Amino acid sequence: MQSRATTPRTGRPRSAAADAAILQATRAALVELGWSKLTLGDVATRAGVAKTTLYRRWAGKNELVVDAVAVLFDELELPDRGSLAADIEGVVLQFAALLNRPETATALMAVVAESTRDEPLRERIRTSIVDRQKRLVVEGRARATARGELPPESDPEAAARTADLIFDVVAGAVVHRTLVSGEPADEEWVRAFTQVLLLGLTGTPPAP
Amino acid sequence: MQSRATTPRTGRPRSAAADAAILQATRAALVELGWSKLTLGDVATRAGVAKTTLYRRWAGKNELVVDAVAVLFDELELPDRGSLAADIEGVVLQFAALLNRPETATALMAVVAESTRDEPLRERIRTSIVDRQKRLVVEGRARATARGELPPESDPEAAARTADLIFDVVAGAVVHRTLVSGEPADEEWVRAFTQVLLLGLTGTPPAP
DNA sequence: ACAGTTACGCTACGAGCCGTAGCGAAAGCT
DNA sequence: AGCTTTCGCTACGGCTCGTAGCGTAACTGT
Repeated sequence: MQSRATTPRTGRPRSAAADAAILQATRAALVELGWSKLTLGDVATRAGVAKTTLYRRWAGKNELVVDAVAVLFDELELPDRGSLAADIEGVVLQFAALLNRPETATALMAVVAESTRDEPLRERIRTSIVDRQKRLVVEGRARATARGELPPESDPEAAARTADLIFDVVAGAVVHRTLVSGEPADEEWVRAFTQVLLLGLTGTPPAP
Repeated sequence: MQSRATTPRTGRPRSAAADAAILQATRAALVELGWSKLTLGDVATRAGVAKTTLYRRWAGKNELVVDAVAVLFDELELPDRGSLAADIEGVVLQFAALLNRPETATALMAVVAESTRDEPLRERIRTSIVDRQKRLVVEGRARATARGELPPESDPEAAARTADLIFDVVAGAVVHRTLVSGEPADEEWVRAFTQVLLLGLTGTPPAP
């Protein structure tokens, strides 16, 4: 974050505990109030911190919430379930569970909405959240290739494009299902979705 | 909207011109200011209408913006391009173009974010925007079935589930591509996406 | 130990927007 | 005519924002 090489080596250092308290308070406020009713003054009070301290570290609500929510996405893992289909189903279910947490969905959609008018914010979202999760796609493909479920990829550029496409399809479909359509991404839906995705990628239906 | 059977038949009727002016002013304000900086007082001024008039018709920012944006989605059409693949590509490109308009993307994401905490608002979004566009999926499948590109659907319940799945995948992927990944859903991407989707649905790659 | 530098807590403030109340005038209907 | 509802306008309390100013706390180098 503040990885400037010009880190001041003198003066009172910033309290790391305050950072953690603020981010945790932000998540708690998101759970109770949601995005629109969340105020920075309230967050400061919850964190036991002065409002001015908050403004010294974050430019505004958007940046703060991005940082507060980003860590939640790092909890996603790619469990080895033995087959590509099972791996996809596992990670999709994890993602659906994450979106069902009350603090993530409202926050994620809100900051994305703001980012359409704020290029630095969009970049922050990408580096803090989106790009970090593409590791799941890359790792899943590598694992499936090692299993022989996918042909080895020769062109690295085409592989990157395909990875981006998969990521948009998976994340987009789950988000749209849970937030826009408003219906749960339960096991039945995940199974049907994985079926379509895998057949679309390989041309052969997944083995049960 | 106000389809109550108890429509008052007496008194001064509400100005339909004011309704149109307000919705148009809302879209203009969304273009210039985006969601977060849009104020109802400003919309009223643009529309040449008193602020109180605005509050008499809409409960707040959320409801107003949903109505203002909903009509834009009705412009989507399913052009008959001769093959299922071409039809899908056409409608996906239309949807991508719609999301690139500055008033739609920010508004849609913002109201969806709010709807996670507001059940009536979610219902309003569904009936005014989402469900209306499922016609495109249903119509496209019917046309493809008539062409013999898809097998006739026997179980209507399964057909509905599949239609919902397709809708979530298509809309979600395009939204995620353009807004979250921040890259354009251009013809190259749409072609690759359609390829995967169609192969996933039919098991056979689309003919060029 | 001491001066220098930075972060912190606290208070206070102007500014802007929200949502509502109250009023008189306008526009329909019977 | 009289009745009913909407409209434009003004004004208001309440809330949040983001910043300024001050004195204090924490840490560093000499």
